[in-house]
Amino acid sequence: MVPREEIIDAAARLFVDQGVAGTSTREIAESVGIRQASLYYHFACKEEILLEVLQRSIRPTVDKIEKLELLGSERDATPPTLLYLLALLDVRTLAQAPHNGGALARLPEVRGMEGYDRFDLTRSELLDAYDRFAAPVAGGTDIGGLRWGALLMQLVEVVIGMRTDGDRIDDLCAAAVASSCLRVCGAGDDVIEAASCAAFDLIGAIE
Amino acid sequence: MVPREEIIDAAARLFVDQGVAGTSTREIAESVGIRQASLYYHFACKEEILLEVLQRSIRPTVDKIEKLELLGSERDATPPTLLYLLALLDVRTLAQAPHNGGALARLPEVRGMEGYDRFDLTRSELLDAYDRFAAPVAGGTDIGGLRWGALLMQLVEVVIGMRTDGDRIDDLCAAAVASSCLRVCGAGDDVIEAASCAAFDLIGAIE
DNA sequence: ATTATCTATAGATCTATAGATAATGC
DNA sequence: ATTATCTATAGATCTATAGATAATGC
Repeated sequence: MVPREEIIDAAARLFVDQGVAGTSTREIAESVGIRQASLYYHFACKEEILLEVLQRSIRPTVDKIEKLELLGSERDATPPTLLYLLALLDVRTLAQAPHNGGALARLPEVRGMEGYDRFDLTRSELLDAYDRFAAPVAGGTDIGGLRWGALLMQLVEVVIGMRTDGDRIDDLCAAAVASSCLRVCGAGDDVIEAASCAAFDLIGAIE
Repeated sequence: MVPREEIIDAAARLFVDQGVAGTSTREIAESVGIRQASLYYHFACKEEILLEVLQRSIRPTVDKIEKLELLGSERDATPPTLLYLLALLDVRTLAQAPHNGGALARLPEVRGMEGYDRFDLTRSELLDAYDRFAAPVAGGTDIGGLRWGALLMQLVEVVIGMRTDGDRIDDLCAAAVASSCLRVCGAGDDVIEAASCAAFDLIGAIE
């Protein structure tokens, strides 16, 4: 692995275990096997390392949104199927993010950070996609000022907690979370079942 | 307000805004109007302040669990009604926790902390209650190794994110979240409607 | 007497920079 | 020549303790 990636990987592990402010640049460096000052050849500052860790927990999902839209317009995937797929891909991304880096996205210290805007923009893209895909499934059902996207992202992020607890995220679990997303939008068992089948048929076209 | 409470309140605000490690004891003290060293008359260490902040985001809910169980055994509240009530009370607790202190419960730096066990025990009580109340609503439906309690707590914690975004949590929103809890367990519109009505009838007996 | 605060500071960090040195590739 | 590392350190913290002083209540 290229040094830059090794640093990001080690930082992810330490940040998630000990917190960002609780992890010194010295720890990151020595975990990689270089000196503390050598980090600054690869990154301008500590926060820049954190931003890279964060990106890895949502970028892969966001990069697949366009392909999902195409499945809707060109291959007649139904709204429930699209939402199911989005949730499924998101669960997988979070499950595969290095050292559960998704756990860092909501940290207070992260939000105040310079350069957070860029990450927040990526996150908003994902939020908007959840909103768009959920709208036709939920119909006009109102949830008291709450956005469907926010509710669904929150739901999917249950896998972050599972990883924190040491649980493995297998396909059965991912499917259960995706189904829960449809169910909370008001989809019935038949719709969920159909969406699930269609999703697993189509998923090969995306990854 | 007694100094101890003032300190906890100021600390909550700062911790949530800047992170725990990103907040110095000096900031907390001066925000209260005393000197940094004077904090140590009220608390043995910084982490002890944090523990108090954390407790305020779940203790009020946990303290009401027993009364909820009684509603089930003595006033024939149905399982969906009990789950609805638990979610509703939990939303309110999180909505009222000083300065959105609930946002701190999942921080990495918090979990490694000495004395975290005590907080985690309280949290487990809540998790178990969600599990118990959800079980009869969900029937035997499996969610791939995931615990119903974990899924529902995650869902309810959407209000933490809302507060972070500056949204107000009114009763309509609380009801929507509680309804979503039932819906994700598989309850139909009729069951949810009945539970909601019963819950708002009974809630006076708890608070 | 007890409770609550203060000043002063020990001791231990931590980040980022400056400038030197080694390794690599043309 | 360029890329990647190193040593050394400036400068700025931060937590917790020691011991003095002020405020409060009997």
